[in-house]
Amino acid sequence: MSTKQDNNFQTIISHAKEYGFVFPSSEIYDGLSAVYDYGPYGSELKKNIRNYWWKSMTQLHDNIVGLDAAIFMHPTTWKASGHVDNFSDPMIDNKDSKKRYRVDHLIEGFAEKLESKGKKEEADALVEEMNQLLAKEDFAALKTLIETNKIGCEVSGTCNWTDIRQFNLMFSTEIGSVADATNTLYLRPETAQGIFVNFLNVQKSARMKVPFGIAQTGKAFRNEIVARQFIFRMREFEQMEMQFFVRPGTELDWFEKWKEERLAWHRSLGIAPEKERFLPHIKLAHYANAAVDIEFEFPFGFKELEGIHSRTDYDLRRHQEFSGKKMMYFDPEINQSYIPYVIETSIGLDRMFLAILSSAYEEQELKKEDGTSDSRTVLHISPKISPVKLAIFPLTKKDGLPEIGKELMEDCKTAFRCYYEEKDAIGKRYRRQDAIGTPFCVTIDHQTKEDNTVTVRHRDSMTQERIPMSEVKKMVLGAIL
RNA sequence: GCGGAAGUAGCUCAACUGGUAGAGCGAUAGCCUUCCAAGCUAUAGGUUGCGGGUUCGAUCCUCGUCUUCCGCUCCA
Repeated sequence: MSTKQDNNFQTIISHAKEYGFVFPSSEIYDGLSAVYDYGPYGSELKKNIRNYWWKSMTQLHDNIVGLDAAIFMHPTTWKASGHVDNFSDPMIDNKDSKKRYRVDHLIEGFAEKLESKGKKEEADALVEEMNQLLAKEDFAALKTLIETNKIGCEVSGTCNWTDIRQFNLMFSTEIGSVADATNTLYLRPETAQGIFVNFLNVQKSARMKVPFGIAQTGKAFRNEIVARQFIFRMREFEQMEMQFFVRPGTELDWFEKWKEERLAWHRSLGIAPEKERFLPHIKLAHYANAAVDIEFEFPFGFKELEGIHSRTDYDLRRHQEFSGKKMMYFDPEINQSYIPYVIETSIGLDRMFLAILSSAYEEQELKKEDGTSDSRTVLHISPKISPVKLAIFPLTKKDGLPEIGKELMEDCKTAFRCYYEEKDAIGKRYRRQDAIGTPFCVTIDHQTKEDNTVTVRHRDSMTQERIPMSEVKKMVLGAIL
């Protein structure tokens, strides 16, 4: 069963490459692991998903405004957010069992054993020494600490360890012309902090009143230890995040509201209900008091697509501490100042892209009238986000049909993405559009010259209908809005 | 990072397992003018992942390396 799923996944990856959706990055140089580029149709689809999200957040909610914060941020941002401490875990491997451990977990686990044996003082001293060495990032001494205490692997029982290596999940770079340690910057590992540090700017400049939200889309970067599964887990990826600021005490109501609203958004793009599910977090992150994932059934199983977290006032409070600036909001209704609580909705644009692609992909077997069978590959992408909305085909290259087609093209292309094609048999042209998910094809034939009607061919049903050429634009606009 | 498998045209594969690489599909141009792929003609496209070795000669044997896939491992 899993083999079949894997094959299906490989097929989708191949299809994505062959039809210009997703290419491996730097492919002529053998590629760059866990980085991908979006091709002609992929970049259209990705932009369409992003725009659809953006519109649903900002245009359709009076109380949500947008932000486009920079990828570079002041280094203290990441100390305040906890990323510097929580995302640079020293790791060590046991050479015999091949098991990998976080160094702090390994030593703390050993300390707990000591404590249960009644050697509490010894355990405390060990942890204390570990913390000092961790702070100094003295990995050689940490390894020595493990070896002198004969801390073994639980699986192999041996003390045969590799050197300690740091797995920093943030990418760093330098700013300025002088190479100096104080000029080290990180590429943001999430977009959310750009929203938090701009909380007061946005609230004041756009005259927002709690409850209100700030939406942002943008690139984020994480140095994943193992990055695989196509565009599901990439080192450079794009997030679509919205932080919703609420009065403390009301956050769980808002959490429920956003859960439902986000699920409805997924439905509106045609994702089948059985392909998605909520997964509540049992073990909550240090900053959250409620959290749920929307999981999508990718070809390799149910995986996180979107996260909805009640983040309390953790982030704003931390930024208040580190910056010394008040992150307070005065609420006239209750005549009080407070640090707002935050409900976060965070969805991976690339993951949504993959969810759309994998739920849209279908290979159909068709029975023809003469009894022979036929097949087609079709992407059932919602017209709202499909890369191309309308394909225009003159039935033949002669008799003035191309001229009529080009006229229609000129009329429609300012409103939405169109594709004109006069080469090959009509059926072949339909199939090519099916493969990239174009919802509508219109064909201009000889009858068009007489009564100005065209044939509309629908992608999913493959049915055809005859409508006035003057209605084509209106029909497509009706389907994509 | 460890273990296993695989890299030949854009794709799917072939080349009597040592004798200097072919086909189908696809693409492009033209013919045909036909409302659901696979009609005709022509053209383009490969230092066989890369680098060494053995050999008169390597897609094939050998070593290294890179990449991808599968499994394990890690994952706020």
